[in-house]
Amino acid sequence: MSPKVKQRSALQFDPDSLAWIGLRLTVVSSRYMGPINAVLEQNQGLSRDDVTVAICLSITNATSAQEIVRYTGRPKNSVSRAVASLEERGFLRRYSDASDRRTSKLSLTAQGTRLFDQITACFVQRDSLMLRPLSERERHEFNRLLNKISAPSADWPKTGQG
Amino acid sequence: MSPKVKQRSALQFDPDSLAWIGLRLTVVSSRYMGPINAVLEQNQGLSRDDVTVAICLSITNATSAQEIVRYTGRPKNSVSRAVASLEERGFLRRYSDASDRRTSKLSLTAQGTRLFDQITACFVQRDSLMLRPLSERERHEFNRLLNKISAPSADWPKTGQG
DNA sequence: TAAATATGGTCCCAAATGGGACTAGTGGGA
DNA sequence: TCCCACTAGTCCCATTTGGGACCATATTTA
Repeated sequence: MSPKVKQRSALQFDPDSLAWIGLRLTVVSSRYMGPINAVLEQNQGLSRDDVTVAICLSITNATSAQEIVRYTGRPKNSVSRAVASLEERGFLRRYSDASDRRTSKLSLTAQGTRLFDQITACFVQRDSLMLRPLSERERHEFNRLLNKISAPSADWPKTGQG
Repeated sequence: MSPKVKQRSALQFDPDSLAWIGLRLTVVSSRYMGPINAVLEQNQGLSRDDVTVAICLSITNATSAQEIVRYTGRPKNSVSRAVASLEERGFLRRYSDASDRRTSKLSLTAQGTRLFDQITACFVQRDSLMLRPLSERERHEFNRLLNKISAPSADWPKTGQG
């Protein structure tokens, strides 16, 4: 009917209500990430997990596939695949760990670091888009509250009612 | 090394920094949604898109598959599949639209509404977990800022640098 | 030190996913 | 009225995904 709907989301409830807050968060998240994944797939041939692994090795202190699994919650075979794919293309190297021969120490190569810089640029651009509607003060408040939510989220139960 | 790491996320930067804010949002979102999808899959045999469609028909004014596509950003074949699967199990009905015979008007059956109530219960439970670390005041502030971010997110560009 | 158990990582394969071709139907000219 | 361009929805099928079996190594127990 309406040629250009202004009220795009048109949710049928009061905007001050906390209802569906998690769902709304998820919608924002997928609108945020979708294009990042698309563009990195397109331009660099990186899968979602390739990106995850590259970031995880750069901004956390993870040094093994297993640690990446724990940090990111991705399945271990997906992480394994991503590590193999990044290695194959020269973005990371595996060093066998003398103290535990089951595992490999992972680290990005110089090329991998450059890749990470490009990944970072995508996120930075997207962050600025996301934060645009907020004042400087609001940005920091949102960040603070997000961190407060985020910190315990690793321990949220993995099951619930259904 | 450490048997039970307390500082789970261990990001290597200042927590007041806005850096990686979108990524952190995404991590929260996936920790939020993961178990919801798992439990609804397990207990009700619902796919991610089945859930999306049931919610969309309940809390937006979407009445056709195409509208669901626009609201949710999911690919149209996935929506089509979910609609078929919900119909097959008696959760929704298709009414042919006399004014446009390409499309069907969709609506949940009574059974579909009961299903939606169960879906809602999952989300409510998960919301309360998510909001637990915030005071009442902070919850409303977070909600307000999230809405401020969320409103323009439908118009975020679908491409970017890479 | 020989089981028994646990853990890191890879592989196999069934299932989910989504791009794009395709069908059916609509609407706007000339 | 007959095109022709466009839209809603479905189908096909190549690719991606992730659970779980599996192998090698570590660690615990007896």
